[in-house]
Amino acid sequence: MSKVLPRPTESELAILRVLWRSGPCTVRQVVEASDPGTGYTTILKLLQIMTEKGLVTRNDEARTHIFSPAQPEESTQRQLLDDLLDRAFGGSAQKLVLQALSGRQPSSDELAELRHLLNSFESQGA
Amino acid sequence: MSKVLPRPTESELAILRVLWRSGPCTVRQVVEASDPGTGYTTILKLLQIMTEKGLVTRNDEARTHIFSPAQPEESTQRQLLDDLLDRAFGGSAQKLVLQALSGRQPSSDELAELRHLLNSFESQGA
DNA sequence: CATCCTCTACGAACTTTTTCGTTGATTCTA
DNA sequence: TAGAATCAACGAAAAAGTTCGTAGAGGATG
Repeated sequence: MSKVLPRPTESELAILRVLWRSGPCTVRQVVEASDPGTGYTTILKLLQIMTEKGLVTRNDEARTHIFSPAQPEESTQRQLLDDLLDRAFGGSAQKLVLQALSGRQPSSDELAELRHLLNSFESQGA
Repeated sequence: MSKVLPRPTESELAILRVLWRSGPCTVRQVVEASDPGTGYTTILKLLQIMTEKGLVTRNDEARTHIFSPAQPEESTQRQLLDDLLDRAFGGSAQKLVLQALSGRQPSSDELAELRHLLNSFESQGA
């Protein structure tokens, strides 16, 4: 059983995004991939906190530690989405999706993908 | 020209949700509609801050002030969604929508609504 | 081996957000 | 009209999140 992780803060999410994109990283690698102007110890500290929270795992066999995301990107996206759904959309996924789509222009590939998804719902749901 | 409002914090959003649901409210009405255990002055203070930020407007003609949301619910939902899109989904609305739909079972009414939206996109987009 | 560089750890300063006690004014009520 | 209830304002404490300086350990280099 995987325990429930806390919702990452804004800075923590920025770091997770680096780790998802680049794979396991040293502190320095995260610093280099992050917004320039962010100090080394700042990011180190965040990674320490994130390790305590369980948001990342740390391999400290070597002197230079290596950090990995504890959860796949999709899980965290899902978590943040569910959270926003509750806090801002009263739990209505429908409203959220309509908001997300309205005013944008999906490509025809994307439209096809969405149609496919809707079809699978239709065949599933009696 | 409407100026750009800051993103509401978590507590601020909770208050906005009350105002959207109930319409213009006094402080006491917000307190009663809020999570029990939240003190009166806490909510008053938040409403004062929100007034400064422009998130709500205040009618202070009477002694008991009346607060209204400065923006419609949809605008704020859109803002928060765009924000999450940037911070967690790399700007891909498609990914976000797929995440929001996958693992849920929209009703057939909802499916129809989504299909309708997709159709309108299809006819619009070349 | 002495010096320099890199790394982690720690703690403190600082910022933002949340909570609430106190005050003084206004309104209500007996 | 005196006392009680209600209200907005204010400030400060508390909590959460962010940033960074400093210190000390471990390696690399001359």
